[in-house]
Amino acid sequence: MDFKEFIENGEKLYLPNLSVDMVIIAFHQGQIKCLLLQIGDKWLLPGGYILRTESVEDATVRILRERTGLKDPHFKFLSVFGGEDRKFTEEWRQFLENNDIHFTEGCWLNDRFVTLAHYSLVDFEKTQPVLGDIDAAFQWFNMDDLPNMWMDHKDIVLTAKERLKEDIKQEQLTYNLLPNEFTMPQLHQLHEAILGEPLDRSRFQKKMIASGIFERLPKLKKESPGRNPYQYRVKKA
Amino acid sequence: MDFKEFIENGEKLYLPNLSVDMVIIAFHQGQIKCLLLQIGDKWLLPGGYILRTESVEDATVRILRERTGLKDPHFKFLSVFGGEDRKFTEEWRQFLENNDIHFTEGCWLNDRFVTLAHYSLVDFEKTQPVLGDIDAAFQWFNMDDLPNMWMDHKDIVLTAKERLKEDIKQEQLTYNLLPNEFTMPQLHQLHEAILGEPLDRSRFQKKMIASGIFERLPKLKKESPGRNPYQYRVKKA
DNA sequence: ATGATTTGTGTCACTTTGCCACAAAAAAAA
DNA sequence: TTTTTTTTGTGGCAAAGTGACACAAATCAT
Repeated sequence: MDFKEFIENGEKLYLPNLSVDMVIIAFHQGQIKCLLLQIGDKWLLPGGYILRTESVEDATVRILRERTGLKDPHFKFLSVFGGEDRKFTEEWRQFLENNDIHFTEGCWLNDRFVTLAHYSLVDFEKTQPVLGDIDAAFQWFNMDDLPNMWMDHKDIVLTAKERLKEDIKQEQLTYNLLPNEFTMPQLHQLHEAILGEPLDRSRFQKKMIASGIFERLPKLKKESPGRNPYQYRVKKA
Repeated sequence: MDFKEFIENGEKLYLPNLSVDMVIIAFHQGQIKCLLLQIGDKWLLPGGYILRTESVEDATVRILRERTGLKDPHFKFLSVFGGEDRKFTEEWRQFLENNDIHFTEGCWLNDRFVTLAHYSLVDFEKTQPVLGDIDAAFQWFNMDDLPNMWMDHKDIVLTAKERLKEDIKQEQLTYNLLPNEFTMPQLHQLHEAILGEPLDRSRFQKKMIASGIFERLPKLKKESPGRNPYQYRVKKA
């Protein structure tokens, strides 16, 4: 289905006025990044719509897979964004004009949308972003340094950033951001990056090991200076 | 607007395929209860739809006010329920037949609905439930002893029950379930009822006082046996 | 008065947290 | 080769927090 058909017939396939947006988060070079797509001169979150024949959860997984190529991606519900004026009329108009596509005022995409925002933690190395039909580019942006974005999409990213801070105090989910095998210093740096503050190395290590969800691999890994760290991986049931 | 007009013209006023459901929770006689409405011989959560001209949050407050008469009710987002088969066709058919209302197969209410579930903590004494046009009755049900309910509404209530357990460990929000002025034993019993397990009285009291959000009122309150407890209220900014 | 009941608060061992130190390992420098 | 520098693993200890219990104070019933 090309974009023109999508504009014309999308409302038969998808639930109207409802979208799913994804804050796809990765860890690279010591920084927390999120994946954005470019349409026109602005950036927006990867997202999509819910087929009338699929559940919200299925739609979320489908959208994630389409964009990241990952088979079984991590994701978690973030929040509803449901302002009464949440329309993208101006954004669509600009894009359609620039691409010589006929602009229909009453198009379903021009209506108000309530979005179900999710966030997803992915392994930077394993993620191969895929462009949609109309996306000009993708790029990983530092979460502290976001570009011009559509409407409230920046708010959504910032909400995800705050949410992640809360969540990692409770659950162990950050390993989704690392390769299968990782070291404690890596995990430590990751947590510091998420929380934006220094964490005591000693206690961090003890706490992680005490959590019991990781198993130490006897292997060591060789690198530059210093002592070689152990590697760990998540215990399998 | 009567119900017939609501069936026929509702889709012009409201966002389609999207609803708001409320788990309205109160504390009465030592037990956690939630407010349900009766339609036909089954029970369901108070809920409603989102006007095209109002935000999701405004819709939530409006629905809560309509049902409870409270000016400024507490509420919190709970979860999205978005299964692909989430339709109330059978439930509506039964109700409409029993009430001699013409049944339209293609009615917007018969379509699939994604619901945005919220929960609300209210003061039992201050809450004056109001019946909707089509509700046969309302009743406070013990959260552990729910009647036959529409579709997944029981799941929603149970999700709220679990969520409340998590939330009170983090934030102080249970005072919404008590009168403005309350005693520590009352708050203690409330927490025990929510968590379903005994809590040490001494530590509970210290912790609550240490949280700093309550102020002790010098007054005492007289009752049956035992020593008279202090009263507390939430500190005002 | 006496006793039962309820409420407020103290104690004390135990655990968790925050902070620092130091030893072990490995590359880099001398 | 020896020394220095960098990084990682682990231990210790005071301070704060937690859990379980004890006991005193206040009030009603007898």
